[in-house]
Amino acid sequence: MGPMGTSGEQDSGHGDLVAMTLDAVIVAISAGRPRLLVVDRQGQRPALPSGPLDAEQDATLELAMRRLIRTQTGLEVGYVEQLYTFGDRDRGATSRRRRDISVAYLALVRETEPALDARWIDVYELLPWEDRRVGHGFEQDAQLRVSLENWAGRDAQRLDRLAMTFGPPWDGIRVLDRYELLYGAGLVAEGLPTPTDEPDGSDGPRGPADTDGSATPERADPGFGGPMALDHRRIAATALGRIRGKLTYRPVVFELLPETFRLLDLQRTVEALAGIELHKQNFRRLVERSGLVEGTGERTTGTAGRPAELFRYRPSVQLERPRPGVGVPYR
Amino acid sequence: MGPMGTSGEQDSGHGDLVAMTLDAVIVAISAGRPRLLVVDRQGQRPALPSGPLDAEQDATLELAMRRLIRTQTGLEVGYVEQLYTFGDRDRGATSRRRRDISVAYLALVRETEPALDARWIDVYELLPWEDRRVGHGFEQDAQLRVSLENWAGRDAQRLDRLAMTFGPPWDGIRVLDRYELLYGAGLVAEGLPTPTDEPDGSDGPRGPADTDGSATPERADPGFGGPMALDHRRIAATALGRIRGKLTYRPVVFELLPETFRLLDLQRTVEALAGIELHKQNFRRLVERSGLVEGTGERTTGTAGRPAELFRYRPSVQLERPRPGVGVPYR
DNA sequence: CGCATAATGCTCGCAGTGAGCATTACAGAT
DNA sequence: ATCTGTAATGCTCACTGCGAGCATTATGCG
Repeated sequence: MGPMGTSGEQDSGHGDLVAMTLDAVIVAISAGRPRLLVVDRQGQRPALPSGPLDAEQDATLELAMRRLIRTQTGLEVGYVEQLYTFGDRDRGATSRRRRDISVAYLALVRETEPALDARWIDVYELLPWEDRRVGHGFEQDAQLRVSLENWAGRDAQRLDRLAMTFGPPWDGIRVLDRYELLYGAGLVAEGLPTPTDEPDGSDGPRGPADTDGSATPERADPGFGGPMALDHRRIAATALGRIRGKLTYRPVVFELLPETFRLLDLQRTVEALAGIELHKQNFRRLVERSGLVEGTGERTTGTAGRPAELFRYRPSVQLERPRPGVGVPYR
Repeated sequence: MGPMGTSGEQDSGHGDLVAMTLDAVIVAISAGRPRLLVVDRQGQRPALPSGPLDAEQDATLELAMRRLIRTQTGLEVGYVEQLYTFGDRDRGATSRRRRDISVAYLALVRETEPALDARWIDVYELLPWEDRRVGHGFEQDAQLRVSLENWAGRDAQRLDRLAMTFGPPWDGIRVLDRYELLYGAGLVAEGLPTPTDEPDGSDGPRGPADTDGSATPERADPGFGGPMALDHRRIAATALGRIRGKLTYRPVVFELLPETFRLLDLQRTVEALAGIELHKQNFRRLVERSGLVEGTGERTTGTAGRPAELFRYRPSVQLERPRPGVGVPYR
């Protein structure tokens, strides 16, 4: 309402018009694995729910995203967070002079039945190397290592980059770094043009770099995770990294759990996201002392083993401690 | 080169065309204070360097950003990182059906002479309450508290939100939360429409919420920081929060320091960003044992006090430790 | 009733961290 | 030559948090 100061003349020179797409990474946990909601469009690779921004309809990007999710998947999501904006030339591939910018969002939901024409896929089917839990997909790791060492050869820079991203020590957060390395190395197939050399930027999602140019998507070993449409797998990698980071300082896990849960459920959920296994007793100690949860009086029954107490999230923890979250050790 | 899969037909339906702007938050430290590069456009409020995306010219958003910075400020920045994408309806105020989307980037540079028609301003002039160092701007804090308590009244929700954002304990990271609370409370003046009630979203930058509607920008106390054009102060707040967070797990401080420096310089820089003071001996211990730096043999001379050894950043720390950064205690 | 499966309790040992005390080394003023 | 102010450095001590295990308890089932 207030009369705006000089509006819309800040360099209103040309300013190419661009197409804005919203992409949704919707994550849930089921059967101890993180899942991602994808849609299949006539014979194409699985894609994230996405659509154009309707500027007239929605006052904010977040509202537009919620509506998009509702429309395409039937889901009413609670937690939503902006992830990243992707705008490289090689991604949209619409026309020459128009750019396809995508703003990706992350949404967390409780397990639900597959909605509309969407379906859940295992996040670690896309990024198998991210699951370091024994017996979960860690098996082909050796194979991956070989391919990576092959790629690096004696190149000091490559070896350093390899060491930084794939450890040791393993840093669960660096999902995107690892994906981009693999992409640049031509080890993951994607519906995008061949990676080419680029003046290396810095942190954050960006185009592939550091490649000898001989890599082709065809060379990618299908064992290294399933491809998605466009750069959606990159977006998924960004999302997983973000979740893992946020886990440790914000109570986001509870968005994925039912109202009440056993501490073991909480642990399994964290493990699924972090991709590592945790020491049970220490995890309990940590969680119980953190004030993140409070016991309901109830106990489970019918399951194997000694009955467990049911807990619930305790929101007021946010008033007591800065950055309340479940600590995931990096090492 | 590889034949593209089905390109550009993903929902190419309508998809409003939107104007894409790039905004740059360029930060440096000088005289123990974080500074921000702004440009003054004919009698308007100070603004971030910004401009339209030239889709034809630049292959990636990051490259476009670098060029924009070069053009507008003459600076060649090193570290650049995408910050957030702002797209609320009330921000651009260009026309009714076209949306002005802004992708904001954060850049870190070493202290430089003011370039072209840009100038440095003190970040804590924009966000005075963020500087908790004694004798740095913390003085008017009492006044702010009063205004905030006034705003909250007996409203439990408001009191909770106040407690969560302004502590105790103080969480340096929550810069944006605090700004948004103040904005919603009508305590900071801005070149934007009056805050109105909105269905509350969740985390992350978004439109103001939680207001009784009686707030007007006019009510804002000019003592609570200087305004900027459009939503640029919000963007600056986002940037400060991001820097503070990243500080603790990535070696970003060194982007702001000269090649060699005393440990005290490092400490002052961290303190300037974190807005708090640190225990000197413990800080040294922490930094020296972290492997983040290595001593050059040289020592300072000419300054007051005992000569200090000069240190330099040690990049290989990234090969040894996950998330290398300077730990800033929250409390 | 014995076994398998979990939930819970508890203990050690060590590595970080918060707070200080004490000492050393220069530049400048007296 | 001394004294004073300002920093750089060394070192201690108490405490807390966390990694790893050992031990015990409580149910469902065959």
